[in-house]
Order: sequence, then structure tokens, then C-alpha cells
Amino acid sequence: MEYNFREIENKWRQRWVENKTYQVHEDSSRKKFYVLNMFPYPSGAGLHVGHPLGYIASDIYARYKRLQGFNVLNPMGYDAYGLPAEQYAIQTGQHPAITTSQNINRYREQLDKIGFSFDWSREVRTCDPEYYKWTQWAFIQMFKSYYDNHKNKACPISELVAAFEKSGTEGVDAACSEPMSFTADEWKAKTEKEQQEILMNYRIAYLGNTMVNWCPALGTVLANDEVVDGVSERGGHPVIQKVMKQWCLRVSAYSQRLLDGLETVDWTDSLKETQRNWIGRSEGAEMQFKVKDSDLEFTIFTTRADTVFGVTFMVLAPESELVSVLTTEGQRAEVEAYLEATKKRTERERISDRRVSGVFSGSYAINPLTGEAIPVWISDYVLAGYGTGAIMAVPAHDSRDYAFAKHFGLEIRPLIEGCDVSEQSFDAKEGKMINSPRPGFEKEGGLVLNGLDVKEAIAKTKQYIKEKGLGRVKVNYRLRDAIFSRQRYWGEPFPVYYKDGMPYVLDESKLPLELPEVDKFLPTETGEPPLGRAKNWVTEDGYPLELNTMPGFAGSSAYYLRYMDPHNSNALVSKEANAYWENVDLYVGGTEHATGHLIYSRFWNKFLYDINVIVKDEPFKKLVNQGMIQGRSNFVYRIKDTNTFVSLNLKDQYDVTPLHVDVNIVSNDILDVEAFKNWRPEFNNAEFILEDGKYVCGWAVEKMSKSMYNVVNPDMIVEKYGADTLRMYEMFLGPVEQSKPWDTNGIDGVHRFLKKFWSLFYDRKGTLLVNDDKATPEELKSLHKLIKKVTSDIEVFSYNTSISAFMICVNELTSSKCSKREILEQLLVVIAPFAPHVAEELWETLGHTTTICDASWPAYNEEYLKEDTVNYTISFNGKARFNLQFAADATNEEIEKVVLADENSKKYIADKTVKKIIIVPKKIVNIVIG
RNA sequence: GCUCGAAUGGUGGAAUCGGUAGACACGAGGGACUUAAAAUCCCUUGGCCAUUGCGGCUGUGCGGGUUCAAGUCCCGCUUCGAGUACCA
Repeated sequence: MEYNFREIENKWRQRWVENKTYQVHEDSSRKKFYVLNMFPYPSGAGLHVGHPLGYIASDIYARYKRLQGFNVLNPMGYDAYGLPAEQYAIQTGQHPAITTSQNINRYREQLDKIGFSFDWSREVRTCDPEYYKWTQWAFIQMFKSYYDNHKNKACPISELVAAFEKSGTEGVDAACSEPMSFTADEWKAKTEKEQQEILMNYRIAYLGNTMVNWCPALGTVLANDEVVDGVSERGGHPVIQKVMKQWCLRVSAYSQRLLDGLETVDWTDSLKETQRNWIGRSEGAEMQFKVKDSDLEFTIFTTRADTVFGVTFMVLAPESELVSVLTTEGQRAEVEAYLEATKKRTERERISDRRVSGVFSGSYAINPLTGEAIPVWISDYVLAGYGTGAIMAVPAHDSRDYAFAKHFGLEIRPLIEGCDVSEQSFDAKEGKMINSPRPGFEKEGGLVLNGLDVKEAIAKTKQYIKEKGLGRVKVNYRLRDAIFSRQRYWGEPFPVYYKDGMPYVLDESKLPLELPEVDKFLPTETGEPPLGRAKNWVTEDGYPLELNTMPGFAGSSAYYLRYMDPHNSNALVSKEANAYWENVDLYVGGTEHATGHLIYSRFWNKFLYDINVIVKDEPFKKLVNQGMIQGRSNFVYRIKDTNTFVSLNLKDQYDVTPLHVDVNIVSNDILDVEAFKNWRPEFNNAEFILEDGKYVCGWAVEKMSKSMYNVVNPDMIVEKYGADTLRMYEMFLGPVEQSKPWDTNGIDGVHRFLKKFWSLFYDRKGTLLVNDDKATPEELKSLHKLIKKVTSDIEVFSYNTSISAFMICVNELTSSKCSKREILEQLLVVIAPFAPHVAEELWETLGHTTTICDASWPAYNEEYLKEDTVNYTISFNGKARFNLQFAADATNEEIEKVVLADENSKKYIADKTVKKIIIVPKKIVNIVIG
């Protein structure tokens, strides 16, 4: 009987559904294991062969853990809110919910064919009201919380109100947008609205006036991680900076914890490093500079406090509020012209075109250490969003300040011994300080840094400014608060209404607040977001509801918690379910989420942990990044101005143009000529110049996309070879973490292996070969070698080498004609995670009535792996020469004696003397001669 | 610019603590079976030389070094990939 994968796979696909084989339940008597894939956005194009890579890898691991006796949670769902469905809705008027659900159905159909052990009863969709109810709920909790820097956690805002009532801001250390200071009496004297405005400064979910990335083409704001090279990640539209009132999440309050948490998780170093860079911790100092002839003062942030004696000018960001204050009448016209010009430049232009520009404000600041008056400039090389939006410029030791100083002819004052600043600045943090202060400018009791090393100087300066009250030590983070509003239709509505111009959150009992219907998915004529078109978009009391919707990352931040208890209508997740499943043991997904989803999700999780909803501080214990599957395109070569195509190796003899050809009509780079003729009408009468009777195509690695005709659909592979072959082949392609082009060329080898494997059980006529004979030591060795190898490989996701091991083992068993139950039964269990359908079928063949998923993973026995004799390589001065066999327990003395007596050895030693003999156990005898 | 990571046959890729390369698979070549094809099986396959002689030399991007022994460790380059970028 032939290996009939179609019949087998259909049969088991149905059985698994009927028997609910993959449904899991909390079971405190068993240890849990939580495997998770980053859930997909169901795009209209369906799955291509690259998408399931990570799912297959994690499915193998999930099945393996189950065989080891763990209670495995392996769920799947959909990140269903997204721009493509909305764009499609705008163009066609079709409701995005319809498009999305069609796409989901298509995804499900494709996924079902691959044999995953997902528990579909736990499926979630972020656009489902029963799901986003909890997204809205989490938002309300964030609104009702503030971050207490003392306790280092989120606390109820009511506690902050109590503190204000008791003693005002005195003793309060809370994360905020603007530092505030008032007494208890002042607080009590404020109106309700004023108090609400103050609280907004502290809430974790707050409505704030912030500089946002505005994308005019998409008509919405974008988060920092959604902007790449100054254009939108989706669609590549220009993005400009603009101040807008937006909902934000105070992610920045968690900067240090997000950084510290990285030490506790098992992620790759590169991913952790990416997150560290994104969080961007930098230690420095804030210093106050007084404005000359004024009571004003302003604060700057610097990591190089030691260079304070080299400050020759100050710079403000154009967007800084100080600009209007510090601009003198005489300079006003010039400054305004500059601001106007800067505003016109997009972020992208600022990045690509780094010409130095700026304008003098007319004001001077006083260096607090020297009393010197320093000109204050305005330039767009200073960013409003980082630090205080103002810097002290030290052109000698900062390349940006240097370029600015050179351009405007400002003074450059070197502070480090032996550095040459005539051509460029000296940015390195090393060397001995000089000119600090300059000779003749020493002040009585003032700071002296001369002679100190840079590092010492930094520390001493910080100490000094702290003591003298000139500033304070400060840690700054690059990580900014997440902008949480989108001016879109297809997203979660905010559970927010407005009263007296102030936002309030809905009562939790009103959740979910369902997304209303609109007539068009576009902004209103007055420029309001699409929800402005909704009829009766007000509360029961008639207060208007929020018109923005939440961004894509809202729904994906806590989805892994919902899988633990997906149908609970009383809580995001019950205490019991959460206590059992805790957090994700293995998370599989792409690196592209390093600075988006994986930051937001950790933040969201930490917040829920703070308010005692969940038990774990970090959501994902171990994370594996699967590589991207690129496309492998094929080309045919058309001779210019003809309809004749020439094979790859003959093309140099002609003047040809390469054309992409659909990879699905090419096999092992050989074109199916007839299929090509039928591919498109213009090729109907194509002619070919063949080599050896074949048309050989060229190839290149490109992105997998329709326009390159290189999209390979998993359905087609399953149809042709079966799901088990697809699964094994995807894993055989190379390490899971590595990106690689999809290449169907090798798939026959894996398919052949499965056929061979099948033929251990059945001969060609369909006779069952399995017998109860006793296995030989060689057969046991072969099996146990395999078990040992696969067990250790799976733990480190080295699936490709496991599959090699299967091939070796099956080859050995085939050549010894071994169809012994004793061997095959265990072989089936270890192959089951990789090829579940065929394993299940044969398991039944062997008379088992329960699923192979409930078998147990075999342990290997070292006894069977023992060798009687050992082959040693004999080498001279490190050069391998010949082999000798020894008994496994031979002593070094015995080996040495035999080797020296050997005829071959004598030949190599000849007239030289033996200086040393090194014996590496079970491997090598190296003889040093000379 | 900075930070990581990588480089091994015609191809995808193996090689645990440094242990004497190229596992496994594809492709290619040769052979068996077959009327033929498919399927299956066997042999060869890094390069060069010798192949009626068992063999010899060379070889893991380049140049050095450490070591009895280096794909693996150290120093200096080259190329490619990823992330990030006026962050003071």
C-alpha cells in the first residue's frame, strides 16, 4: 500500500475535531506549559508559505511538551483591526467587519490544512465586542491610575486625590507630564474642572497636548514605531510633526522597569539590545541657566556636565515654549521667519538634509559656574521631545554643536588636554581636563576640574551643582509616552464621554461600548474622525462620546491573557485561570515587533500586575524569533522583439530581457513549457531554445509578493505532498531563527523520507509488516541514538538536524529490514510532533485506541548507545594520518603502546623523535614529533 | 555614524567543551529494474593530481597570532544582513 497522505490527513483532521483532541482545561494536577504564536492580521492575500513557519515550529514544541506530560495551552486568534480592511472599506463602501471576517475564514481554512494542535475553542478576535470589552476595561483602569515613583507602581488616582487634599503636592512623587506644585488649600479651592485638569497630568491614560506624528495622507496620528524613516510604516506616506490633543499612555513611567525586566527573561541578546536602545536610558544632569537681565531661567539636560566650562552658546528647539519668551524685539522677525521655514520641513527632510540652520534669539543666558553671558540660539537640530528641549552647546566636544559653531562663527573652547579641535570636535569621554576653569577665571570656592579624568570630572560636577542648588542629577529615557488615539473608524471605541469639555470614563457596567455604524468610513466634512458620522453617538445622559478610536496595539497588548479564559464575561481573566497558566512559556514571532508590540505588551502587563489583576510581572518568559521567508523568483529570457525564450545557460548568446515567471509552473528551475504557454495569452505561440531538451530558468531571492510571481501557497504544497511533508520540509529548510528564501527544490527529499518511513510498516501490496520479533542491539542503538538526538534538538529548536536524524534512523532500519513493533512504536512517538497525521494513522495501525498525543515521550537508554570498540584517528603534529580501533575501555598506556608499535606510525615517525603523545578520549591520538 | 549578527561544496545546510570538515538533503553524473515512462534501488560527487596500486596535495571571506590541534579562540581587515540614528 502506498503512503496515501490525502486520505490519512483528511481522516485525522476530522477525527481531531470530533474527539476534541486539542481542547485543554485547567488541571492543577498537571504542570502547565503555555506556547504562543504572535497572532496574525488576516490580510486579504491569505497565507503564503512563510507565515506558518513559526506556527509549525511552536506546534512541534507544543506537541513535544504534551508528550512529556505537560498540560499545554496552544491557542490561536486574530489581530483583526487594521488599516487594509479600512482602506478597502473607504474605496468600496464594504464594511471592514465583513472583509475581516471573510479573510479570517480563509486563514482558518488554510491553517486547518496544516495539522496544528491549536485549541480553537479559545480563539479570540480583537474586533469582537466580547473581546474589546476588556481592552476598554483596561483603558478605564489606566485612566483611574497614576504612577507612584516611590512605590514604583501604578496606584489608584483616588490615593493621589487624597494626598492632594491632605498636603498638596508636598511629598508626592508621581510620574507626570508637567511638574506641578500647590498646597492642600490651593487644591481645595480649585473648581471641579481645574482639579480634573490637574489629575490629567498624572493619569496613566491621559489626554495630553503632545507633539505627534501626523500623517496627512492617512488622516491620522501614528506612534513612533509606526513611523519609519520619516514616512508611515503602512503605505509610506510623509509624516509631519504637529501639536495635538491626544490620548496617551504613560509608558515612560515604566521605562526603568521595562529595562530591568529584560534581565529576567530568556530572549535573544539582540532583541533585548534593540529594546534597550529604544528605551534609551541616559544618565546625566539637569542644570538651570538664568537669563541675563531677566528673572527667567530655564533648564537643560546634559550627560557631559564636565564640559560646562566650554559652553559658548545655548540652543533651543524651535518648538520649545521658551522661544517666544526669549526672542527679543529686534530678533523677532528673523526668528519667526525661521520657525515658519522649519515647520514646512517634514521629519523626513530634516533627516535626509542635515544642513546647519538656526537663528539668534537675541537673549543671553548666564553660565551658573562662570557668570559668563552666553548667546541663546534656536535650531532644529535640538529636539523638543527629548530632555528639556534646550541644550548647552559645547562645540569642542560635540560634533553637532561643532558644526553649528563653525557655520555661525561661534567660539570653540577645548577642554581636554592634547585634543585638536581645528578640524573636528573631540567627542570621546576620555582624557584630562584643562581650561576648567580657564586660567585667570578661577572663582573663590568655585568648581575646579583641571587635571581630572573625564569620568571623575562628570561625577564631581554633578556633585557640585547638586550642592549649590544649580541643578540635579537626572536619568533621561528616550522612550516616550505612547500616543493612543487614531482618527480612524476600524478600531476600539474609547469608553469616554465629555462633560464641560473634560473627558470622563464610562462606568464599567456599560462595557462593551460597541463600534457604531457610519454611512462612510471617511472623516467628516468638518475634519472630525469617522465616528463623527455616527448617529446618536452619545451616552444615555446625552453627553457626547469620544470620536477617536484606539490604535492597533491596543487589542494585541493583552490577548495572551484572554486565551487563558476567553469566555469569561466577568473578568479579563479569572484569578484561577491566571494563577494556573501564569504567563507565556514560549512565545514565537518575528523581530519586527521588537519596539512596538513587545514594548506595549510588557507595559500593559506590568500595569495589570500593579493593579493585582494578574500574577506575573513579565508576559513572555522565552521568546524565539522566527526568520522571514523570502521569495525565490524564477526568470525566463525573451529574445528582444520576438516571442522566443532561451534557456538560462544559452542566454548570453542573444540579446535578452528577463521576465518573471510564475514559480508554480517551474519545478527545480525547469520550466513546464506547456503550462507556460497557457499561463498568459501572449505566450500561446511562444517558442523555446532548450538545453538538453529542457528549459532552465534563472532565479533570484526577492520579497515574496504577487508582482514577482513568487508567492507559494501552502494549500498547493499540501495538495501535492501533504501537510506532514510541508511541516517537515519547512523545518528542514534551516534553523527556525534564520531568514531564508523559500525554495521548493528540496521538498522531494522529505516526501521520499515519509514514504520510506511508511514502508517500514507496509509493503507495496499493503501487507502489514509489523512483527513482534526482538530488536537487535544495532536496531536499539539506532533508535536510542535518535531519541537522544531529537530530545536535545527540540529543546533548542534545532528541528532541521532532528529531521536529518530521522532520515538516518529510517535508512538504517530500512536496510536491516526492521519492522519490529518494539522499535516502531517509539519511533512513531518521536516523529509525531513533526508529522502528526501519519504518526496518528500508524499508531492506530499498531492497535492503539487512544490518540498518539497522549502517549509518552520515550527516554533513551545509554546502555544501548555503548560501543565495544572505539575508532581513534592517529595524527602526527596535528595532521590526521590513519585510524586504529581499540577496545572502549582501553587505557591510555595500552593505546600509546599499540600506536607506537604500529607499522604505519613507525613510517611517519621515521628518524624523528617522539616528544609528546596527546590522547583525546574516544577520538584522537596526536603524536608530536620533531 | 553607532550597535548587533553572519560569511563553510553547484544549492539548503551539519560539525556539543578547540579534537582533525562538509552530516542530512537537493541537484548533477553513472548503473539496475521496466517495451517505455513514473516510482524504487545501488554507486560517484569540495578542488587539484594520481586513478591497473592501497594514495598525495589543498581546502571553512582575507591577513596575522595563540595551540600538540583552529570553521570554532585572539588581533587587524573585506563583504553582506538586521536594528537604530541630530537623544545633547
